[in-house]
Amino acid sequence: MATRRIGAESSASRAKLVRAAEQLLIDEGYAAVTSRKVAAVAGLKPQLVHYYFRSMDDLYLEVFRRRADQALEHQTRVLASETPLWDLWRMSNDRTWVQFSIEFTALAHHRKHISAEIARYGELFRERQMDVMTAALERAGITDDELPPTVALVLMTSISRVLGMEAGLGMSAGHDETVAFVERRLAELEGPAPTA
Amino acid sequence: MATRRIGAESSASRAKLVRAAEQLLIDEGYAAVTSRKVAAVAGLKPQLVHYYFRSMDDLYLEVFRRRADQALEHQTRVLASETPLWDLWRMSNDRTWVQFSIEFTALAHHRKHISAEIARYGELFRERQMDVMTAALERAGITDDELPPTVALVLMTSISRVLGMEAGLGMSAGHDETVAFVERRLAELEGPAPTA
DNA sequence: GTCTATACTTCGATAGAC
DNA sequence: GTCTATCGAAGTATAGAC
Repeated sequence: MATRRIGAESSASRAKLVRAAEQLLIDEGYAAVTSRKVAAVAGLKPQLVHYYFRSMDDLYLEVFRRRADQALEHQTRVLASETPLWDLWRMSNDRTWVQFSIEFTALAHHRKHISAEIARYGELFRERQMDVMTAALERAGITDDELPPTVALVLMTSISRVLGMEAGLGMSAGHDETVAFVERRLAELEGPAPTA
Repeated sequence: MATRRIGAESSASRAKLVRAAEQLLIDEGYAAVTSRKVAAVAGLKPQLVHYYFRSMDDLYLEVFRRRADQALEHQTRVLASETPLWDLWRMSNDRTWVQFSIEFTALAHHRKHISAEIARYGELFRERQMDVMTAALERAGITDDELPPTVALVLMTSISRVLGMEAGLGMSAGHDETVAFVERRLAELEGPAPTA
């Protein structure tokens, strides 16, 4: 035991594998992220997956962290913009990101290590959004009693998540109306939608 | 080809397999629903899965339809109650049902046959809820311009779905506040929460 | 540090025995 | 109508060659 060697984090092959895994996850779902398929997409041998990652779960975690860190960075820029709520709304409606969230939620649901990491990032995302939402509601004269900032955030992210899920299944009933509803509220809070 | 025989729908073994598959799906996620594991839980041989179902996807579909039909029946009763919105809210917060939805959403995401069936049922559920929500909002004097019934439904189901997903991951930030927020609105529409 | 030969397990599926 | 013997493909993982 404990003699197995793991490849260097700086390896180019390793990076290829992570990118291939991410692509497979988004295109075909987490069940398709197997060592053989990942290797095929990356143009490498399947055994390399197990050389660079102790287990498939380790690979999943790496894929998740990579995307989540990128998203966190993106969110930081977004929150500093002139219209943070509009940009946040648009960011959370990004199809790839929604897809990614769905897959990882399902994947994580029965794997403690992964769910812990997702929860950690999730709380982090929400925490950083709080200041912006609090400020926006305050500016608009909306009291904590009417609509607490936390609730507003949960609402906004819930809607984009579920609309994304349903759209992925081919459902659309009520979607346009809901988007219009949310965007009317955003306009009240932050003015008209920015064109950028 | 086309010579393969499939077992009778009335078979007791078949029913056992469907129940076993459902249990596995909820307890361990869809990736755990393999012919061997299903058979093990049912106390039968793995080959029987393929005797009673043409493919694993067929088994998944059967599991889905069974639950969805039950839920549809349950919803019919709920919608006829004194406090349909409260009961609907409670129904959509049922842990097992949320779990079930998550698994099937992820499973379906890359399988056309399954997603089509889920979408069909999903629209059916929402369609039947519409009358009740429309009546409730009307009675409360809420105009279509303020909050269209479709939007109210999408909101309600989105919230319960996402809270369930997050709770499953171990997230809880903002949950209590959001539940309180929703239930305050329900109280305005339908009076205090029924004790049943 | 990088990759391959190889082992062993589990998978979905079918043809044929009862 | 019910079930079993068996297959070939695909899955994760490890030990050892370069």
